[in-house]
Amino acid sequence: MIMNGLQNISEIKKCPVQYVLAINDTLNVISGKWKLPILASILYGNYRYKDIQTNIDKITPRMLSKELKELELNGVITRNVYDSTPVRIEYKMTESGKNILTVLDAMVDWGVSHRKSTLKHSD
Amino acid sequence: MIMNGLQNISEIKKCPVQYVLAINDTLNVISGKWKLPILASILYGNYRYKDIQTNIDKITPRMLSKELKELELNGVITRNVYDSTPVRIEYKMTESGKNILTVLDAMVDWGVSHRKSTLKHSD
DNA sequence: ATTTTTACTATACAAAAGTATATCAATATA
DNA sequence: TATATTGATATACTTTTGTATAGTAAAAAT
Repeated sequence: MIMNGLQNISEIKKCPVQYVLAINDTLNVISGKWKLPILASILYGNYRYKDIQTNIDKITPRMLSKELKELELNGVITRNVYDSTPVRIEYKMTESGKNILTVLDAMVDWGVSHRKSTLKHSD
Repeated sequence: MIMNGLQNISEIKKCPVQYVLAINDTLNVISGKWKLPILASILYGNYRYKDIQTNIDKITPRMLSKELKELELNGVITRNVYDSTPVRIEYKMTESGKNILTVLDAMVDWGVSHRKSTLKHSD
């Protein structure tokens, strides 16, 4: 952990390169317009291309393909081809992918309390 | 919290709009090329425009100004004008802003364990 | 035999994000 | 008086990200 109730700046000075890389990895997985909707959709139970596309609805096939490929490449989801007839393709979260929910939890917590603290009624 | 050791999908189905908004707020604060370097620099103790610019070094004044304005607008930092001579301007984290470290902690944790689980040596 | 569904790809384009470079006004320093 | 420093802004440009729209191949349904 970086922070555990830090009192002065000296405690924060140590930020190994590994941490920076880790943060960037995480950011890559969740940033962009469609990453979270896609992950949410798969977590929700939409495993097939068409299901995800229908569920998100404003996404273009180009974007969906692009993002699915990237998420697969990053080890967050898997693409499984079932050799049934007709051929079925299912995208599913990896075990590691599922754990991204812990990050989303932290984001929800901060976002909610930040909204409270700033009391912004105008967005 | 969204997730507390969920076993089946039904547990995840409830995701209030508030949470989505909160996540987007959080993403806005940390995404983009320069947000985290700037926040890190301020947390590290660089409060003045020039200090931050020198510390980050490849950032252009246009980007630094733009991002500082946005971070201020989002209630993450404050811009304080000290009427000394010469006039001194200092950017500092708000209390709420400092708490973003909890999100970064979660991101580091996930990123590190995800790297371990995928063992990617090729980036 | 024709249409529909699934799972995409291709091409062109628009918008957003970021870069490069020059400039500025106020004050301080040599 | 000339130069440097601080805290920026202005303009033009490139790159990245996302949109719009059409098309495709393989199989299934009508």
